Amino acid sequence: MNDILSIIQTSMSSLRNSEKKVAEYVLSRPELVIQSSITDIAEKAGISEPTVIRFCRQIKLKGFMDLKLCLARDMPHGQQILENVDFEDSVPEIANKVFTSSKDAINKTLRRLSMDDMERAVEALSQAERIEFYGVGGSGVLALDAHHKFFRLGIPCIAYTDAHMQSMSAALLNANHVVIAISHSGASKDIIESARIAQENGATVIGIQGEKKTPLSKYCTLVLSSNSKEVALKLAPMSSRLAQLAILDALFVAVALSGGETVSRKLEKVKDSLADKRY
Amino acid sequence: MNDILSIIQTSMSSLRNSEKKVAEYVLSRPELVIQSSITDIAEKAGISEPTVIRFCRQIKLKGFMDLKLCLARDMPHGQQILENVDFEDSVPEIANKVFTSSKDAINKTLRRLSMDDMERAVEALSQAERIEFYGVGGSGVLALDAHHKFFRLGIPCIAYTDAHMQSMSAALLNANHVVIAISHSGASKDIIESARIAQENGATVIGIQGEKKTPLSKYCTLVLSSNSKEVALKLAPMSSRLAQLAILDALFVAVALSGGETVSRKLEKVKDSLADKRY
DNA sequence: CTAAATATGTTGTAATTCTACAACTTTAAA
DNA sequence: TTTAAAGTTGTAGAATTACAACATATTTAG
Repeated sequence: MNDILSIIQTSMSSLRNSEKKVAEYVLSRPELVIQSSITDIAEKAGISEPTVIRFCRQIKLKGFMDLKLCLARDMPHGQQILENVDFEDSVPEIANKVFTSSKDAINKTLRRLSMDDMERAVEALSQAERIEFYGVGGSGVLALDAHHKFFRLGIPCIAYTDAHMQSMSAALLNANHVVIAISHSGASKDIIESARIAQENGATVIGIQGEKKTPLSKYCTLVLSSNSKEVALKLAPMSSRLAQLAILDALFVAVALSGGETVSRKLEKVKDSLADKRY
Repeated sequence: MNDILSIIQTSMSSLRNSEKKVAEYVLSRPELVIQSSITDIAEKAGISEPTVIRFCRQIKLKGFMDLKLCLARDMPHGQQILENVDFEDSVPEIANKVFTSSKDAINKTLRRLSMDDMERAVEALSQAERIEFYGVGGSGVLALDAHHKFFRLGIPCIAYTDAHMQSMSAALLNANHVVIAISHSGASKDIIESARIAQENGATVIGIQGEKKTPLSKYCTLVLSSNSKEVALKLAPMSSRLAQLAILDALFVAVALSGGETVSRKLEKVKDSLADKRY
C-alpha cells in the first residue's frame, strides 16, 4: 500500500472531524487538489487553512506542497493525447512522437496481456522438444529475432520466413512441438495455413498478433496480443511490433529462468563463443 | 507528446542560453528539482530566478509549480528501482520487469539522443542514392528489419548480415551512399572493418550502438546510441536493442515524412500489394 | 459545573513564486 | 565605427502561498 489515496482512505478513522472533511474532499477530487492552493481547499471543504496543513501532517507528509506532489505522482497521467505525426513536424518532434507511441504500446500491452496465457506459453515452451517460429514480411523479422534468442537456450528451434517451408515443416510436427506464429494483422493467409496444419498435427500453437480476435486466433492454442493503436505512422505497424518484440523478450526471459542455472551456463557459453569476434 | 523530460529535451534547441542551463540542470537532477524552490534552482544552475520561470513558460507550462508537478507525475515513486530478474520470479513478475525495463530504455534513449545527430542522419538518409544496413548476430536482425522498413520508401537499399558481403559491398560505395552500421557492443570486428571501408570510400556511416563511445565510433560519421543499462537479463541485450529499434523507427518516419506526399503514395502501394495475401 | 484537554479558527510571518522594469548584450544599419 | 533596435538577462519588489503562534471554541472527565 504505497499510494497516497489509499493511505488517506486507511487513515480516515484516526482523523479529527474537520480533517475528515479535508480527506473526503481530497479523495473526491484529487486531480483538482493538485491544481489548487491551500486557500481553495479550505474554502471548498468548509474548514480553515491550518486544518488542511494539520491533515497533511497527520498522514505523515511534510506539508501541503508534499501532498500535491504525492497526488501528482499517483494520478495516472491525465489524458495523454497521442498525436499522429505530421508533414510539418521537426525531427525532434517526430522522434518524440515515435518514442512516446512505442512506450505507450508497451504500457498498454503489459496492462492487457493475459498472464494466464503467458504462463501457459512459458510452460509449453520450456517443455517443448522443438520450437518453430513462423512469420512473413515484417513479422518474419520478429521470427528470426525470436529464433536468435531462443536457440541460445539449447532448445532446438528454427525460424521460417518462407511460406512453403512453414507449411512443410508444420506437417511434420507433433504434440511435443510448439509453434510461435507471428502475424501483426493475424490475417496473413500463409501463416494461418501453417498454423492450421501445425494444430492439426497436435502441436501447441502460440499466436503473437496485434489484436485478440483475428482469423489466425482460430488455429491457435493460445494468443498473446499487443493491443495498441498505431499512432506514429498508420502505414507501417511499428509501435505494436515493438510491443510484440517485448512479449517475445518476456517469454524468452521466463523460459530461460525456468531452466535454472543450467541455462545461465549455456548463455554464458554462447556469449564466450563470440569473444574473438570483438575488440 | 508525453513526459516533460522528453519535451525539455526536444525544446532544447529553441531555448535561450541561460534557459538551456536550467534545462540541463532539470534533466540532470529531476528528482531533486521536485523538492527545490526556484531560489535553489537559480543558484545551482547559476542563473536568476526569473530565468527559471521564463524557462517554464517556454516549455508551455504555467509556472514553476507546474514544472514540479509535471516532473512528479513522470517520476513515479522516487526512482523505481529496476530490479534484475531472479530465478524465483513468477511469470507475471518477469513480464513486468522486462516490460518496465524496455520502457525505461526507450525513455532514457529519447532523453539522451542527440537531436542534432538525428537531424543530420535524416538529412543524409533522405539524400542518399542507396542505403546499406550492416549488422551481425542480433544486430543483423535489426538490419533486416530496417531494410524491411526503408525499402518501402522506394529508396534503393539492402541489408547484409554476412561479414564478407558487407566488406565487399562497402568497397563499392561512394559519397552518395549511406551505411547504417548496427552493433550493440560497437566492438564487433566485422562491422568495424566494414564501416572503415565504407568511410574510406566516402560514404556516410551512421552507427547504431549501445553506448556513445565504442571502437566502432571511430569510423562513423555520426553515432546514435541507446544508452541504457541492461536490466532484465544481462546475458542478452534486449531492452537496449528495443531502443535501437525505436531509433530506426524514428529515422524511418522522419525520412518518410521528408519525402512528402509522394512517399505516402509509395507506402500505400506497398501495402496494397499485400492485399491478396490477407483475409 | 468546572477544569483540563483537545480541536478549530484568526491573525500574522516568512518563504516562494512571479511581475515590472532596468541594464546589459547582441545584431543590423547608417 | 557609431547608433539604433531588438533581444536577453538580472534586480527589486509586489502578490501569493504555505505555514506558525496564538486565541477561541468545543469536548471530556472529575
